[in-house]
Amino acid sequence: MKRTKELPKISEAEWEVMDCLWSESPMTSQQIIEKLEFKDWNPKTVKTMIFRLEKKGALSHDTEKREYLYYPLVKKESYIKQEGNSFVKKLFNGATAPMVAHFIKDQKLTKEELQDLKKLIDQMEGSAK
Amino acid sequence: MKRTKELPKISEAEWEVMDCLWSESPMTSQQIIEKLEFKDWNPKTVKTMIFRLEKKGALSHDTEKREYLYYPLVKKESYIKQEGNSFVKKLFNGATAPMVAHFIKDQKLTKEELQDLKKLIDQMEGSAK
DNA sequence: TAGTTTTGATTACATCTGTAATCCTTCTGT
DNA sequence: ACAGAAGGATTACAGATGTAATCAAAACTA
Repeated sequence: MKRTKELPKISEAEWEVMDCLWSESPMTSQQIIEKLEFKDWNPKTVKTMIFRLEKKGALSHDTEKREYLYYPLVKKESYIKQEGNSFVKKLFNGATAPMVAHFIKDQKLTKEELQDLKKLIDQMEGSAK
Repeated sequence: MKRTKELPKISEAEWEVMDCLWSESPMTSQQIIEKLEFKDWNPKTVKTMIFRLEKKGALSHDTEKREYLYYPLVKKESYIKQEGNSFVKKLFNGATAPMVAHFIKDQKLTKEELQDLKKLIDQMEGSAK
């Protein structure tokens, strides 16, 4: 059964660390730091994020060597669901259709993407109310 | 020219106040407080939000009577654009198509909405690359 | 082996947020 | 005219967040 075990709150900065681990794990703190080089963060800052994330149960580690190997305990999927919902709720009063329309009108999709979306919609129409 | 004048950062709680004013303005603080009754906030709390929002330039007021008449200085549209972008960036690496697909697959759209979206896509295909 | 470096653990501190309380003026009712 | 209410301005305070610095223990190095 789809248990919605309270997801730990992840701040923006913490998110960057999680995103690293979601794209590849396990990783050492050093690897995470390198992967986040583009953020121009002090390594200590990244360590703090790791520490807080572990404390709130978003990630954990294996202790084989002195260097820990970190890995995520929560799935990115869950956050996409959660944040997607609150996004629609906040900006479109919970109405998904206008929200989707907004992005379609945003001129950022190519002809091909638009066609693929149409195909997807066709498929969905079967199971829709 | 579409000047993107730095939008003031609006917190979640402050957003509720702005959302009131976006749906109807001008309003007195009293009216805002009543409209936010469902939030169960102390009136003082709402006043603080108004104060902070005014300080950061998100709203202003007319001083006809002792009671001020508040109105927004920034448009909700701007925030929809801004938050929409950061949402896509954060959760879908900036790729709009997968994001739209996610919501279409979310089973929350009715047959009619799906059809309308298809029509919209047809229209957009003309100007798309 | 003693000093230095590295890694994780803990502590620090300013700002932002949520959530009010307090202060200072005007109205308002008596 | 005066006491209390109502409205805005300012202040308060704890927890979250960004951004590190410091501390302690293990590992490496001269």
